[in-house]
Amino acid sequence: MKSAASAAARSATLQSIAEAAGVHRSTAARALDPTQAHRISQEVVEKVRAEAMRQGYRRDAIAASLRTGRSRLVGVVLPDLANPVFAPILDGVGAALAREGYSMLVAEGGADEAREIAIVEELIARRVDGLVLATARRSDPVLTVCLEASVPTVLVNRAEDHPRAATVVSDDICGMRVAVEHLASLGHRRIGHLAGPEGLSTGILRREGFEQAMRAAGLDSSAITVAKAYSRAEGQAATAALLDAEAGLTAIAASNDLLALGAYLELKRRGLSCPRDISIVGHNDMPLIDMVDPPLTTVRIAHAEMGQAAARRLLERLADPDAEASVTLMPAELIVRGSTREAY
Amino acid sequence: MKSAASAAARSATLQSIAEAAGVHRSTAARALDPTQAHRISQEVVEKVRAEAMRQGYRRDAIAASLRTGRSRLVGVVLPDLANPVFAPILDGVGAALAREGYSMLVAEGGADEAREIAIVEELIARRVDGLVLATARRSDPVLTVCLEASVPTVLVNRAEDHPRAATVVSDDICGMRVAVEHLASLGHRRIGHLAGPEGLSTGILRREGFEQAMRAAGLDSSAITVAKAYSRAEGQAATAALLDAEAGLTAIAASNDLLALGAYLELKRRGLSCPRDISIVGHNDMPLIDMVDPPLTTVRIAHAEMGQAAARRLLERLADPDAEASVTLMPAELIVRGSTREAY
DNA sequence: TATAATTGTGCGATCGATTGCACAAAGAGT
DNA sequence: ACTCTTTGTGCAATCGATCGCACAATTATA
Repeated sequence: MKSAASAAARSATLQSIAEAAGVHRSTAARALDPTQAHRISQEVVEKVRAEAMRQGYRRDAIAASLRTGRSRLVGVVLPDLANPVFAPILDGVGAALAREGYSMLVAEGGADEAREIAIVEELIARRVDGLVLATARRSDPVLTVCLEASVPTVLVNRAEDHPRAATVVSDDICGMRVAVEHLASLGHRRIGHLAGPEGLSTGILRREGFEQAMRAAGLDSSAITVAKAYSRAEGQAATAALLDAEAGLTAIAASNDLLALGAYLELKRRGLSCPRDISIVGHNDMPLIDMVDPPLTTVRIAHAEMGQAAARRLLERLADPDAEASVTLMPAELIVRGSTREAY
Repeated sequence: MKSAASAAARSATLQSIAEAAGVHRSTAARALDPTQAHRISQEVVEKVRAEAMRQGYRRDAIAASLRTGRSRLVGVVLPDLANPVFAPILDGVGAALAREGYSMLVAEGGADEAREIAIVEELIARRVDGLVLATARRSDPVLTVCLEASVPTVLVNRAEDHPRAATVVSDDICGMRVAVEHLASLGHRRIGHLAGPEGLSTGILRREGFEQAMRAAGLDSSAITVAKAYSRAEGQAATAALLDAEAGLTAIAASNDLLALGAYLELKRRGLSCPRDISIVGHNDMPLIDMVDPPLTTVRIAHAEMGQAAARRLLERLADPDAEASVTLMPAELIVRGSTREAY
């Protein structure tokens, strides 16, 4: 009677359990709910549980959500899964949420703002309890949509200029400062900066960190080119522009590891060597970056922990809707490898 | 009246739209459904749409799911987000699903089989319309759970020995054969193999491809060690074992790029050089692997396309529940870089 | 002009779990 | 013996959208 068994499994409902156990469905519901079971006699609880087991009952989360108004679903919007920093973030978010019985609805935004809004609308229509956005621009209309729909939202990895929501980011200014101090301590005086996109907090803040640290070291901080996106190709283009504009650079501080890799490519193209001719420091410490040639000195960001922190922040908001929207800074740590050496 | 507007937005329901427009809620529903709107007079349709707009109405997907029995949700289970091959797969799945209005519920399985079953049970309880599993073992109890619950399921990247579900994988045997032929054509005669875990189809099939190609080339195919997992550390350990057991190897064909990187580490540790002393070929062509030192010759698998194909296969199943469970092989392509050279 | 087909809308049941309220039975306190 | 709790269950409304069915009004056909 296999088909009968599986047919039963497909349609096993609280009602069918209750009938089989000879109780009302509300009683069955309470017997199966660990937080309510104590209100029901031991005897009935066991009968119901046994029957549920026998019929292969699985609570219908959809029906429960409709009734309770909470879906235990969190939407996560990423800019770009191809960028290796987002996988660990997603991982961290998922791990922290899973511990509390929440599941992740994952969507990729892409560059298009309108599309991101459509995605968020879709997630809201699916009645997510909260949102994690890794896509924030410095002033983001997408967040406005979330706020107006009063969906608890946490930004991760990228922040707005003026925080309107809870935010978990790395300490970008400090991270870049440490990178520059490292170069300065190796004797570099003419240091260039590959800045990230101006529309992103990471681009602006790391640039800010660069300028602060250069000034503090008494160095000229004007050798900057801005990359249009965090990619190798843009990094290579920006490096070419930087080297053309500024003669005599001995080091480059990149806003991002991919930009640093683009710099590698451009140096190779010009027959220059890293670190012999030019030292390079990246940012993010993304997976495998320790295996490139030369191994990249970079600023490590604990992406998985950042994701976890973001998820926890969101869970706090869900537990206490009045919790205020604080900005959490994750520490950034310099990892010295082979792409930096003393200035000649 | 901003708060009033947002309060209205929060509670805007078909009922409230219908009342404001002076029609029955079923009429409002039809007016808002593009496939039904033609049954309603133009005049009413516009009145309802305007009112929906004004109140910021968003259809409640939860309620719709409960009624229709379809959630337009697909569960995706990955073994390990930290492994860079899975991000592109996820990306591909998401892109193909989004085009059809489906969303992804993403969960990470980890090594633990019991945990994976729990995850799948959770996804089923959330009434996903289908599942994509990237975690398949060669005979997987997790799939049994899916099948018994009669949830349409597609395996991706990893297959079972005897297919019980639609499957989309790369042509592992052929891919490894091409890799070995490349080495043989460079004059290598003593070639070792770093095999992947025996519990995974990729491990077994690529090993099979290795043995086939070696035999076809008239070479001894016995120099094989098996890695316990696809990781650098296991790759290094396996390489050490391989080199200890087999003297005189001039090339290694690894079942996976991470294993190949482990081999890099072990060679370095022993003061050997790749490709001067030993040529190495990997498998997957994962992101950044072209930037390592030396750039890894490897077998490219179009992971994003594989993900898309898997999603399409699933969508077919959802459209036609009787569609049969075929196995789709994605082509694998050799990418020659700097880690292989002619045997001395 | 009577009948048939078509069009536009309303009614109400339904999906399955949750939960406030009611109430009976059993036990506790005086 | 009599009220006061406590304990265990049942009842029925509810969440919001969907859809088969019914029916009135309009238009087409004979």
